[in-house]
Amino acid sequence: MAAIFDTISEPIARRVTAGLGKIALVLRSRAWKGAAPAGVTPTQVQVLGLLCGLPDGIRLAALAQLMGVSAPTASDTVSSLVAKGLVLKEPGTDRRSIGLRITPAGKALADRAAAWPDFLTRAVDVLESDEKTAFLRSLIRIIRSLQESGDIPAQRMCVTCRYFRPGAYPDDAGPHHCAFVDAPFGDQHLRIDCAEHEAASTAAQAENWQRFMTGERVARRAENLPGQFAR
Amino acid sequence: MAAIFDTISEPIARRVTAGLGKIALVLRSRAWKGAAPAGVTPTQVQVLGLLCGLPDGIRLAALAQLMGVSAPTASDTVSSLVAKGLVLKEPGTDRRSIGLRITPAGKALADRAAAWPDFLTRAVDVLESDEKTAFLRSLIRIIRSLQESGDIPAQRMCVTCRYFRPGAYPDDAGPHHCAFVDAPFGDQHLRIDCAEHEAASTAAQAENWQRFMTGERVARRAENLPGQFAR
DNA sequence: AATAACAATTAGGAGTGCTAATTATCTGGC
DNA sequence: GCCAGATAATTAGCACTCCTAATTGTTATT
Repeated sequence: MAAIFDTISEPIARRVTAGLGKIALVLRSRAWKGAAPAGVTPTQVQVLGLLCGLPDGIRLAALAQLMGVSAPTASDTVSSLVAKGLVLKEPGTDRRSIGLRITPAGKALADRAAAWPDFLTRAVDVLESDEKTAFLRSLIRIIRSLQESGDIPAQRMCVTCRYFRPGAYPDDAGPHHCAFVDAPFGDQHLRIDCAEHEAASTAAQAENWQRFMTGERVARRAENLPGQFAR
Repeated sequence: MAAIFDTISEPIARRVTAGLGKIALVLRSRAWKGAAPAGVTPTQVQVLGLLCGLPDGIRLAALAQLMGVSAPTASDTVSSLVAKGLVLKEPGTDRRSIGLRITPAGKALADRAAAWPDFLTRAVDVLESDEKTAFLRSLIRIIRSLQESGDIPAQRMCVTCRYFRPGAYPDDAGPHHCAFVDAPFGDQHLRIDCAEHEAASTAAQAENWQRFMTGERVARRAENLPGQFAR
């Protein structure tokens, strides 16, 4: 059965990569159409989006890493945003470093410009509810793998968070627990970029990941679910 | 169950979009590291990749559409590739149009530079076999939806091909049939960019899609499976 | 034959993205 | 205390990306 295609086809992982590449391409080209009317570029919107989620500010080198570009490129982009009054440069902890913060005008523009990827959100929404959950789960596996291999900077995902308690309940629809908001949740609620994320220790991450992947349930509820005040 | 997260979470489709955006980002930044050693840019590699799959050549406007950029941008990129001897400009059907073709040197470089997204292929490969198949299927649904809404140019996917015969066999592992190579195949072999693709009529696409999505099987094998010589 | 539509390019400008070099600052050893 | 070395950010210089608007030549329409 299907023996011929096993030999003539490219590996499935490579075809998936190609598909992700197609989506990456359209995201890039759509980004221009979404950003240009606001008088900015896709890269600039990206920076504003990152800074929105970082109320404490960030130094330039760290921003460059999050953007996936070199420090000079990040410096240029930030300079033009400062010139447009969308970003503020503050003195950093160090006298040689700077703290970057978004201005109210920048925040307003970021909120307005955040709608452009809606075309992709609508396309994702054609998937069945269960299929979306499975897709999100697979996506998280892929991103975590990229993070482990060092191809992507640390993401603020549930699965690497110190507040994540996988398999804390017998309930199949909501087996996990978030100790920050102290509430149960399911795979369909897993986050990829949570503002409240705090990285767990490497050992805890590995243990949680193992539990998450196998779907193992942990009975010891009370002692295992310290909320946000039980640090 | 999980009631709180239903209200405080962003919709799952939006989180999926964000995840796809993360991958798009790393693909873009890795593209530089993969292309630069070969003396080209990511955009140029992309053009070479597209031309590799188009042995009959292509006109500039069509290339621009596939690239998702404006015609002048495509013209610039092509010019620099011509200057590097990687692409050839030939007279087109029209005296105002041109035919673009890849040179042997361009083909060699494209083959060498095609390995850079391997880091993502490895990450995708951490998924279980079944999970990969499901992920590919979902990806295809998303891409097809983008295609229907006009957000992405026509892709050369099985599900829109005139040789595609979904559900032609009772075999769960290989229910489909490709009438071009005249062989059965399964979801795990679905292609997103097949060189042999020929678009089916809109009506046939809709019918095939319906059959593909519902998993319906079609018994009438002989009359339903004209091979590549039975046009 | 005049006009409109089309394919590609050119002009001009802001921005992206790199490496290498520079300036200012911090850190560690002696 | 002071100097070598590491760091944070910027500058310089270059090639390329990406846009809109205008241009040139060709084809289609009327």
